[in-house]
Amino acid sequence: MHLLAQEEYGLRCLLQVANGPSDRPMAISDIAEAEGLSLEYSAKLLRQLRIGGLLESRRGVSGGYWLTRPAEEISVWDALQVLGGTFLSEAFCEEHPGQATSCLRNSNCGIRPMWELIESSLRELLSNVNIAELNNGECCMRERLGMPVAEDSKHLAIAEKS
Amino acid sequence: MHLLAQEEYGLRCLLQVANGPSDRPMAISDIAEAEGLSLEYSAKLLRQLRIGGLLESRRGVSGGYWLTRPAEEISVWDALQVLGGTFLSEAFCEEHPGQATSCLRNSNCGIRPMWELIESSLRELLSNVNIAELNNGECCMRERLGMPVAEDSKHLAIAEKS
DNA sequence: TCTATACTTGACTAAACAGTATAGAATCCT
DNA sequence: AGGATTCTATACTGTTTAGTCAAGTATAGA
Repeated sequence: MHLLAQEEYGLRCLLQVANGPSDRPMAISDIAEAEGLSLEYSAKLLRQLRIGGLLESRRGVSGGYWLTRPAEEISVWDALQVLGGTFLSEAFCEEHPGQATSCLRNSNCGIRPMWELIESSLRELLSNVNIAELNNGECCMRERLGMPVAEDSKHLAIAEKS
Repeated sequence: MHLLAQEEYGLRCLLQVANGPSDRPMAISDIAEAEGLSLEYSAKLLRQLRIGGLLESRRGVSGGYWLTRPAEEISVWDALQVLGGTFLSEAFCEEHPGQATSCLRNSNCGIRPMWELIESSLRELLSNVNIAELNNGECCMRERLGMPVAEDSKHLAIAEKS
């Protein structure tokens, strides 16, 4: 139950495109530089986002990437579906039979409802955050998400220790 | 953002121990058989749960595993901490600097609050479910979690298609 | 058409996860 | 003490993820 690197970095690349110029494509090199990633890795992630239908691209001089629809209409859920697949695959039970031919818990599994609840909670939460909002900065996002804004952030707390 | 196999299977092994006889240890072979897992894999997962402090064990004839505290006092969050680590590591930002020496978003990251919200939502939800409940079966858990009980379960919906 | 630019594709290496195999050590019973 | 039982510890193989590399192709402009 880890956040994948490509979910983090892929989302960051997508945010760069969303935040880029609206009249022309944004080049991979600019995106990579802005996020401190290698050009090659950014290219890989951007390609994945293109294949997933969130971006379009053009090659050649003044080529680059742009969004297929307005940033306000792309949810974080959409992005993570493309970048990391689902938390709980539809075939999860079929994929975890252990050594049996089908999962022995199939008929009465107390765990399954819990995974499903998590999945639906994540969907609920992330479907309602769009990538335009994420570009508005940390304080805006904290406020938007109903989180405490100042000292008690986990990150700041760590920084204070040192 | 996947559920790890060891989180699913490890939790299942833990549930078997919780559901086992209270007057004597439960053998790996019984646990493995009950969940349809290989003895070796079960042993690996149970060992991890022991090292994580949720189980104790004894070797030899009539040896096996037992809980270190009552099942009602072991939350799913506790189990997943041992089995899968955290969703969002405390060092997450430090671990994702890309090619830079430290993450370029460090001072103002719109994404971080969102990951933190997910982490705390998961903790909130999973800390309040204990492993004794999970052994009460699917219908009980659905009711317990405020989920629809019958036809509109994802799993049943899939089954009905075929 | 030639060329520089910038994305595309597939292959490749290293690390983490999934699951298996095996020799070893502790416990109980006789 | 001896031996069967059952957990322990480490190593090993295959698959997925992380990230890099290099050769190729499309585009714009001269």
